[in-house]
Amino acid sequence: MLLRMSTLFLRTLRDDPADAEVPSHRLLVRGGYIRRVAPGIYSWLPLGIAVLANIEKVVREEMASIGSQEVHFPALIPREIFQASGRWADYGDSLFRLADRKGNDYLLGPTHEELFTLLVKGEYSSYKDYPLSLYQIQTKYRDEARPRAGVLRGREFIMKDSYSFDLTDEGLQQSYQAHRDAYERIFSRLGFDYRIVFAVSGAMGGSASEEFLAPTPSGEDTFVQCTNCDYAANTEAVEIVGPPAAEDSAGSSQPASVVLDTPDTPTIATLVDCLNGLDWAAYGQDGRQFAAADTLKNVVLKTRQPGADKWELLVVGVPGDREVDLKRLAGQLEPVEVVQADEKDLAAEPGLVKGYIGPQLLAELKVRYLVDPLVVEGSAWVTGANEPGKHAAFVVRGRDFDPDGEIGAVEIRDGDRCARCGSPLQIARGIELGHVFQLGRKFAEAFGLTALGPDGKPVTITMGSYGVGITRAVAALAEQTYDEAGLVWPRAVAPADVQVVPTGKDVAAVAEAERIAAELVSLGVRVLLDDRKASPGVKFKDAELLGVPTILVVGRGLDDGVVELRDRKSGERRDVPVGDAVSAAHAEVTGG
RNA sequence: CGGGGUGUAGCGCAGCUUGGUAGCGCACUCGCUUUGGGAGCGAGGGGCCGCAGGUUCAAAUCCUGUCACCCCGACCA
Repeated sequence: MLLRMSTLFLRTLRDDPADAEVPSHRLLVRGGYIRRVAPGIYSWLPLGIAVLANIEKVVREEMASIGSQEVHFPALIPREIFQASGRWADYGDSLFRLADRKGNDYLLGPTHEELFTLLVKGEYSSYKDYPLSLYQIQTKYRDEARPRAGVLRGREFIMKDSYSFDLTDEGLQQSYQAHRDAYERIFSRLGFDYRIVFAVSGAMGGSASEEFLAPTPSGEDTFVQCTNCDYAANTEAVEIVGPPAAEDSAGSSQPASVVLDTPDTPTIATLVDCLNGLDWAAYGQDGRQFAAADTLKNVVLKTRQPGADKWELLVVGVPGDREVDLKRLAGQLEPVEVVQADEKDLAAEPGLVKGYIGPQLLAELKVRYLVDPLVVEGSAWVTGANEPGKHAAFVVRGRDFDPDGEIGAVEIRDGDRCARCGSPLQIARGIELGHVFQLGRKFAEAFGLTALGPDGKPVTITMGSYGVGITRAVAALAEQTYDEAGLVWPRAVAPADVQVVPTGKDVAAVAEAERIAAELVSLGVRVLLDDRKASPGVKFKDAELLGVPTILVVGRGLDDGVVELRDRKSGERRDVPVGDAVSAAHAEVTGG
């Protein structure tokens, strides 16, 4: 393959686009890979298409290697299909909806579980047909509340999604493992630095669920890794351990709880200041100093059962130096919805005094109360006294209040302790490249996907669901590999193997570059030839911006019978005799 | 949904305070020179100044409304 820059549909930009913040967005636009059309919607230009095609090729090969077969569904889907699964309503504003000329409702598919399931249901009916794995590479549409970072979170994006269909749980395990292995090969081949982390299983329920994350500061997902063992998890799914339970779990060594006047202390910071101004001698704790971590903060939320109209209040108790992580809570409460309660909700329950809520009364008020595991049995706290301007001290869990249960609610911090081995966890950001999870039978049950077993009885199929963000992978790779000068593609995805750059006005250089390019092409090397009439500076800058892994400069060295071979990633340059140029470049490409 | 910001040529920006022929850099076209780190000189093409209404002899500029887009936050009790 020979691409000539003189005719390539490409215009590089000298300035960063004003709306681009993250490096991948900036560089993909500057390098002429993508152009913005609307928020979260991008056009792909020839170089971008080349990168996409390379990624898809790797994905197809690895899907084939586990026996998954490619299909292709429409993006335009009639409403009835999504209504059957309940997602016409559940998806809410994230769904692109439209109507045809007759007024029938359609949607642009945000994902294709329904169509996969229905297709299989329509074709297969015997246990002899299974197991089965199907996949597609398809454009998805999600009307994101806030698209960002170019192609990292778009409203239109390409995704490889696949599903496994098995008769048994063991079969699902095997299908899941096969996909997981295939994903490891895919991301390794593409040149990613990635981590596999535990994840929440998402809207469809199900059990085992793991994400493939590319660690990078621009990532939208936060995950933790244990500094000691191999535990890693998305913060939405992470489990941490609290301090060991107090030996005195009845709290008998603590002073009896006492209500204090703490005027104008609606926030934790003002409360701590106030506490430290009080005299604690009377309680046998002379000179006692308090910190935010000694207070118990009670956050009012509300939950709603799926399909229900009514919201119910839920109060969650966490140490005062911690924030509540709503996403993490939502992951555990799934499919129950959870959101923060507003002023109106609080007003509806007069027992809850904003800013001074304590757990002592909650049982009486019949408000459900859960605490984070950091609030251990027997621990003593300063918390609200359920009266304006008053707090209570020495409030002991197990003595003065009993929560209805525990739930991991706090925002995870660097240094929190691993639930497996107790070692400190490290926190980092990453981009979700892929997700594998065991869907189970919920979906098949909803659509009646069964197979007739050998005994003549129907068996409900169990499914696995697996996704790879193709367009996102382009941006994620750019994020992980770029440098000051521009993009630096790993070989497997680069739009070309070698960029041949003739410089100078000497026609001999151009002729020599043409010859070398032609010979490389004949060896199967993909060559980008900069045959433009531009100055050397322009050509060098563009070559570095575009990120082709090997750059071959044919110019002034020709007088001495050499050309210059540059490695884009390391910046290493070396002269090679003209006669060896082709073999040297070829060796770079093949890794020889 | 809340907060902040921006809409002027394909891209990046100035002009707006104090109304008076719409500008600069890059990119693009032509000519000459130049060719190892985003060349120089000269001559050009390209604009609904987001949209609508108002004030005015006159609006990119002032007023009102509206739309779009970008960034941050979707929690601090």
